[in-house]
Formats: sequence, structure tokens, C-alpha cells
Amino acid sequence: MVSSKDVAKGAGVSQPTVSRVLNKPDSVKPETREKVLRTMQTLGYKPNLIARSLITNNTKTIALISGPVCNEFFAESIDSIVRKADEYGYKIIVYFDEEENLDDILKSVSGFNVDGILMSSITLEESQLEKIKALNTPYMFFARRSKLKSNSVTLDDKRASVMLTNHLIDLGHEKIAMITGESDRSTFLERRQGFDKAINAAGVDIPDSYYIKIKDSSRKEVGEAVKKLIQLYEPPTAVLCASDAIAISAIDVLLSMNLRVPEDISICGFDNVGLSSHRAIQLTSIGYDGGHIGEIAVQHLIKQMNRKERALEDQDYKILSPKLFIRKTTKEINSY
Amino acid sequence: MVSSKDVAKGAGVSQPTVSRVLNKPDSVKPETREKVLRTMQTLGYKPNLIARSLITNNTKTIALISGPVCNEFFAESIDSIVRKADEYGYKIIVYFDEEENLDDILKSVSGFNVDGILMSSITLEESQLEKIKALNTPYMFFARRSKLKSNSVTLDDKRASVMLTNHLIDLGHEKIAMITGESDRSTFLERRQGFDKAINAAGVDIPDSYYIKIKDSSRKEVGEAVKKLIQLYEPPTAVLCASDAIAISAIDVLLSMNLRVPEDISICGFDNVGLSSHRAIQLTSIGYDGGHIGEIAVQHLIKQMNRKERALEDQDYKILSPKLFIRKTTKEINSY
DNA sequence: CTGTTAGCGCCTTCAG
DNA sequence: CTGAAGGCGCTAACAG
Repeated sequence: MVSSKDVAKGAGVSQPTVSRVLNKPDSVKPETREKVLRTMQTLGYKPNLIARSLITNNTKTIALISGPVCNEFFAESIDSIVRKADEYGYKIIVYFDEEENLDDILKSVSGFNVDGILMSSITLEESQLEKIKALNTPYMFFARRSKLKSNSVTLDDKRASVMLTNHLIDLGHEKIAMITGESDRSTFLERRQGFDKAINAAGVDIPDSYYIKIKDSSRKEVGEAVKKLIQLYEPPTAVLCASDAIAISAIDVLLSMNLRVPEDISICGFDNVGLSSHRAIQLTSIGYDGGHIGEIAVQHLIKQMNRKERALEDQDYKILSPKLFIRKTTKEINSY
Repeated sequence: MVSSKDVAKGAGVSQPTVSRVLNKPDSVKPETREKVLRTMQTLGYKPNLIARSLITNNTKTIALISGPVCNEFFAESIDSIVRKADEYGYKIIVYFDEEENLDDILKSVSGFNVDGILMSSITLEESQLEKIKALNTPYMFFARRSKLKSNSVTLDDKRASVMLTNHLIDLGHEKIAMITGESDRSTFLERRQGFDKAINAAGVDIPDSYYIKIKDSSRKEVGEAVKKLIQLYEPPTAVLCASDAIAISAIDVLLSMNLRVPEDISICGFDNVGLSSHRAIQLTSIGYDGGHIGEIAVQHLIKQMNRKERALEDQDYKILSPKLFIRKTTKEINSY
């Protein structure tokens, strides 16, 4: 391991001069700079970022605490986040938050002195937000947010849900079911609220059996939910799925049951994931039409990190307007 | 930032004792240990992993240099890698290798002193392998490998391709095309070789126009490839796609052209990605049937890192047996 | 413009 | 079993 000291010796200068060549090149006489650079080259010197971090107290590293990648939304977010962060010279450490291990993750994150935290798996619980804030590290939630005001980039989920539900109502549906996730996630809560709002505004009556809550968007969970709905005395004619991941699994299950989408039942989802525009799927979905949410979150986070004053005001609260993509999984109720 | 020195002062012991409580608890008298642990608690002490790394020279961090996540295979590999690494207490830093920026990535990787490297985007070129080896860091390639013997976990791509091609031949196809990627990747090269081998063995003749090489598995690239094939005077009756990502895009394009899969044309791919078993896709594919390749690579890498002797022998060369999953996108040639 | 000195937070001898 | 001293590789003052 060749160190800056070795370079210094080789170039016949002091070690701090080597350091300066790297950090403030202008403050070094061109000739010595060249000499130092040359010996760096010949010795194959690579600055030790760890040692630098110990002093500067920044690691050029961002922790991403993500939902599972089997949900394409999160896959897309990892992709856009890594790329965008790279543009700014930041590395991404990935964690998957599941099974209540947030504490472990935060322990790792804080010991490692990441410069910022990006998190999609935040719940509404105040205690989670407090744990994050306790780290005293710039953070930004994306896709989901906490109950209390905090830094986040989210879709206007309630409005999105109203729009999507209205789309179904406009198609003549009245027997509309909803498959959603735990209501401790802002997405699921607000998508449910928007659904109720639109349903009430339309004066439609929805039985309790039309609301199904699932633990994750696995085929198994979604399968059970779909079966419950189909086996009802009056099955729904349309299902609002609280994410595209759920919707795509639902389509899988329905097709396996020899039901047709949308002829037998309309399906739609949220997030406008890449796959939803695949010709074999053509899922009606609602999402943000612009850079990926994760990418936007990176930009906000970095802006926040650059504000030297560690105000950490928790006021960077951005809500994106949804756009509806009507495709082929939703259809008028009377036309068959 | 509360340091071990602060804890020491608070507990009335020396700083190294605090350190020992963390690293060799048995070497500290239970009473003092308790006292130290208690003051750690009250002061909210978190050990600084950066400082520790500077001495121990390990970061408990693995760099993952991955292909793009829009290819579900890589999405699945990130998922399995992060989870498996976490089991062993390792963090994953994600890089996406594209556009010739491997040098930049390696610069970052080496400066950061990661403990190991996991890479799927390796090309056959010797120079790439040399660059990796020059870092003198344990590494493991997965999915793809270098030309020279090196540490890797791969599918037996050639054999897989023979099996898949034979499946098409068994169905009566003779006009079989192949859409593949750059032949500087071992996967694409060997899948091509296996294809040729099976074709020759069957005594079938394939025109050059049936071989199409694309730059990536984007809809655009695949779209152009598919159109070229369809517009031929004698279009193929089956297409072997060198990855499921390509196959799924191909299906998308074909359906958009109002062609039916498999009635008009059979399609199959490699990797047996999750989506291929979706009822709306049902892609015939060949892949490894067992833990994900990425996960296996993690285990090998960690084993290698634990071998204290930095032999770095480049002999951990594992080849997995493929398994064929026949689904609904391939069909006998004569049955329509 | 450059060298000297000090120290980031921790672990590792080595005494005792 | 514990403390004192030294240093990992680097940056941050301060002189000169």
C-alpha cells in the first residue's frame, strides 16, 4: 500500500504538499506539482479515502434504505439513484428494510458516517422518524413519508387515487374493490383515502369485503386476496391495486384462474412502472411523469447536504402531481 | 460525536479498555465491562467504523459492479447479494458499469478499500481482468467471466444454449434466428457457440441474416432487431434470445406488430427471470435452478476473503448446470 | 508556495 | 486484567 508519505519521499517534498496537490492544486508551484503527480503515477499511488474521511468527516457515501427489488418500482429507483448520485460523486450503499430490522440498519449507517440517507420504506410512525432524525444526518424520504412533516418527495397519492378511481367510475364500474398494503405506509393510507373520497363523491356503496389488505405484493399474498374477491357472491368488476407490483401479480393470478383482464375484470395500479407499458400487460396505471422519484430525491438530498449550516429543517417537502396512463386493463362495464 | 475517549472518561477507565470491551470483551473484568457498557449506553456511543477501518484495513464492504437493473436478472442479483452479504455483516456499494467507465469505478473502489468485489459486467478482454487483479482485492465474477481463468460463478452457457436450441429443433423449427449481445461478454459468446453447435449437429442451415447482434436489451435495440428478422424474405419461425430481458422486449415488439407468440413465432431466452413465469408472458427459458447466482458468488467471495493468506489464486471457478423451463412461448412448427 | 506540528477515532503493542 | 505510548493515512492550521 503506497501512501502519500511514500510519494512525498519519492518526490522530495513534504507529505502535506502531496496532499495539497490532490486537494488544492493551485496552491502548489506547477513544477513541484508536476513532479509529485509524476511520482504518484510511477508509484501507483491511490489516495486512501478512509483516512480522508476520518478528518473531513464525510464519506461521499449515501445510504439507500429501499423496499424489495421484486417490486419494479424499487428496482427502478435503485437504478436512477445510483446513476444520479454518481453524477455528484457519491457512492450508494444499499440496504433492504424488512422484518423490523431498521434498528440494525441505522446502527450500521451511523457507524459508517454516511453523508446522507435516502429511504423509501419509512412508515407513518413517529418513532421511525425520530430514529432517523436522531442520527443527525441529512435524509430524504421518497415515495413514502412520515406522519410528521419531514423531508420527502412523494406523489400526491390521495389525488392520484381519486383520479384512478374516477377513471373506473367513469367506465361505469360500481363494484370496485381495492387491494392495498399496511396502512402504516403513507402510500397505502392515502391511496385508500383517495379511493374512499372518490367512491363517496360518486355516491357508490362499497361493502367491507371489497377492501383487502395484504402484507406484501408476492404472488401468494395477492393470490389469496384475489381469490377472496372472486369467490364473493357479488364479485367486483374492477380492482384498484395499491401498486403496480400488486396489479401485475393480480393479473398473473387472474389469468391463472382463466379469467380475462379486462373483459372479466378491470385492473389498475400505481407507479407506472416500466413493465406496465409492456404489450403483454398494458396496465392502466398512475404515476409521476418526469424523472424518477428516486432521482429527484437524490437531488434534494444533495442540495441539503451542501447547505453547510446543519439546520436540518425538515421542510423539504415536495409533492409531485400524478399523471394517469390509461391502457388496456381497464374497460367499460357495459360493453361486453 | 461521542468518541471512545469520552466513554473512557465517563467510566473512569482508559480508552483502550473501552476498545477492548467492544473487541475482546472476555479480556475485561466483568464489572468494568458492565460499567463501560452502561456509560456507552447513556452517552449514546457509536463506534466509528471509519476510524476502525483505518487500522484494521477492512471496511466490511463489498463493491458490486452490476449490469443495468432494467434487466431483471441484475435486479434479482442485487436483491440476493445484498441480503446474503448482510447475513455475513457486509455492506454493499453498488456501481453500474456502462459506457466504458470501469476505470472510474475501480478508482473509487480501490480508494475506498472495499474488502471484496463482485462483478457481473466483466468482459472477456484480458485487460479488464488485469485491472481487477491489480487492485489486489478478493473478487468474484458472476454470470459472466473473463477469458483467462479467474474466480467466477457462471452458468454452463454453452450447454444451456445447446439445450435450448435443441428444444426448438425438437419442436420442428429449422428457421431459427438468434438475437444476442456483444461477443466480448462470455455469456453472449458461449450462448452463440452453443447455438451453432446444436444447429450444426442437427444439420440445419442458418443464413447470416438470422444472427443479429444488439448493443443492449432496450426496446429500441430489440425492436430494430426483430423488425429486421420479420422483414426477411424467409422470416424465422423461432428466435433464440440471448437473455430473458431481450426475449421479453422481443415479445413486446412482436405483439405491437400484431404478431402472436408462439403461434406466429416462437421465442425463448436465458436466465429464467421471475417475470418469465408470469401468466401473461410464460416465457420458455433456461437458467440455474437453485439459489440465485449472485448469492452463490457472495458465499464464494466471503470464503475467499476469510482465507487470510492472500494467495488470490484465481481458482475458484464454478460452473452451474442449467435447467430448462418449457413454458408457452415455444410451440411446434407444424401445428398451425 | 512549502514545511512543521497536531490530531481525526480507533486499535495494538508492551509494560505493569 | 489494565494503562501508557505509538501510529494507521490523511488534512488542517500555522509559520515561514
